[in-house]
This record gives sequence, structure tokens and C-alpha cells, in this order.
Amino acid sequence: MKWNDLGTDPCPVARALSVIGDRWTMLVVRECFFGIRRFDQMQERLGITRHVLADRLRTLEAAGVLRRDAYQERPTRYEYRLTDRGKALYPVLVSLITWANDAVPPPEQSSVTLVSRSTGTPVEPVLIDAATGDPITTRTVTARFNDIS
Amino acid sequence: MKWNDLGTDPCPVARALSVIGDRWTMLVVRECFFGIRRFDQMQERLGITRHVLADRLRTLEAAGVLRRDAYQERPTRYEYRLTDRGKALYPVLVSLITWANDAVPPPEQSSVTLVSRSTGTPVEPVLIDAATGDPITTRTVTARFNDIS
DNA sequence: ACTTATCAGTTCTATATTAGAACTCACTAC
DNA sequence: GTAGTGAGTTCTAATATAGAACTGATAAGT
Repeated sequence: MKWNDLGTDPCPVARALSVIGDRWTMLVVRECFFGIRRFDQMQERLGITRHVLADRLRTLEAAGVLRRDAYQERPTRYEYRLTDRGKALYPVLVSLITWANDAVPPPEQSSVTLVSRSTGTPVEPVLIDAATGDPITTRTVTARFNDIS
Repeated sequence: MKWNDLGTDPCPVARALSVIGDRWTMLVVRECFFGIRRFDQMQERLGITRHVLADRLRTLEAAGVLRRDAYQERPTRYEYRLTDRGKALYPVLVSLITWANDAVPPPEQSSVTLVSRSTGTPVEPVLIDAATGDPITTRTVTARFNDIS
């Protein structure tokens, strides 16, 4: 299978990864969540090559995850912001953070944790079903394949 | 920056992606969640090349996400199962599915949704803080950098 | 005994992607 | 005029992936 075919796969995991599943894309999205909007700043912070960054920004814009806004004229300069579709990636980012803090501990004396903006206390993210409030686990939830053929 | 350096990055997003952030890995993990355990079956279902699959399985085993078990002798054959650390990736998978079903609609008449095992009704996954029950959004939660220097 | 099948890989070559550095273009500030 | 800013592009070398064939241990069929 070629990577380009993933975008039209019936499986949503494959379709998600066709947009954000390469080595750099979620790091670019992370920078956007941190409020970084400009090319040079992202490039320096990430250590990504300019070529690849330009390519990823194009892809993310095409996918509707980022919006490219001119913030000045003469010369025209653009910055990148998350769209609503991009902001909807927050649970993915939070889940990655939660998993990594458990599973891939930082080797140095530094860490990044998620805290409440109001109280400053660490949060412990869990997934629940909005309708019932039940936790979402492999035991409570399963994937259903709907073939409308 | 090189990819190999990500595993020791202070940012948990980078560390998570150093393990599961390449083009195929989360699809391999998805297969494991679907109960697929064997090399040939994964290879055929995913359309991944055998070379890359072998490499990803090695990497995931080294990261403690999968366990390699012999299921027969003469000749020895191995199968792969999720460890607890691997199962802890479920929220990431669920978040990806939820996002893709919203953001990257399937072009054909087929879909995959998450349903309750007990009632069969679709679930609507949301992240909350286990301690307070508050929803986790960009407005309620922020990242804190703790430098224990 | 010989052929085919199974199954987890390995090996090979062609192609695609990435890293790293230098360069472009349209300006602004000194 | 010279240097700086900032969003890219262009170039080459290194790396990773696609696709197909092959290996090695063994079982099953004829």
C-alpha cells in the first residue's frame, strides 16, 4: 500500500494518519497549540529542515488543520493558525502527552505536565462517553464496521 | 534535529512520537487492538512491506509496547501482543478515530464507529479530568514546564 | 520421495523522503 | 550601501520505503 491511498481508507485511523501520521506533523501542530505561528520560529524551535516544514504547513493547510493568514503586506508575510478542525486535535495531543509521561519517561531532570489553568494542579485525563459518562476502555467500547453497500 | 534525538526530548509529545510517530506504527498498533497477532496476517491486512513491518515490530517490542511470544515450536513462530504499556495507547487511538470521523470523512459508503459493547449505541468520547470531572480543553488546561535543575 | 503450503522473517534494487546547508526575494533599519 | 528579517526554494548526500524474490524450518498431500 502506498501512503497516498490512506486518505481514502475506510478506517478512520488510517485517514487520521494520512494527515498527521508522519514524523513531524504532530510536532508542528504542538507548536501551534503553544501559540507559535511563524515559519522561522517553528523551524528554529523544532530543528526541522525548512524544506520539510514548508511541505508540512502546505499539507496541513490543505487538510484544513491550519489556516494561512497574511499578517503584513510589502512584503507579504504569512502566519499559521489552528482552525477548528486543528483545535479538535487537542484530545490526540493530550492523550499522547499522558501516554508518554507514563511510558517514555524523560531521561533528564525535566518534565512537562498538564495542569488546570484555574487551580494549577495536575490533571489526570481520562476518556468517557459524553452521553453516559462511562469510561472508554477496550472492555467497554468496540469498533463497528458499517458497510452501506 | 534528527529523529533519534526525539526519544530524549523533554517534551512528552516528542517522546511519544519517537515511538509511535512514524507512518506505519499506529496502524500496527491498531491491528493489535483488533486482535491481530501474526506477522503474515498484519502484513496482508496492512499492505505494509515485510521489511518495514519486521522493523516496526522490533521497535515496538524494544519500546515495551508489544510482547513477542512463541506460540509454537519446531519451527519456532512468534506472535505479538500488546503489553499494558501498549494497551495504554487506547485513548490515542480513540482520539484519532474520533477526530478523523469528524475531520477526514470517508469518501465511500463505509464507516467505522465506536460503539458500546453492552448497548451497541455509538459513543461520544470526551476527555475529562479524573479528579474533578471537568472537561479538558485548551481553555481549561495548559502545559507546565518543570525544570528540576 | 517429491511437490506444495505455511509463516516469520531477510535480502535485493529502485524510488521517495529527509537532513543540512546555501540561496532567493521583498522589503526595513542603520 | 550594508546588514537584517522572514518566508520560503534549491541543491546534494544520506536515509527510508516499496515491491518483489528469497530463506529456513516444518507439515500436509500425492
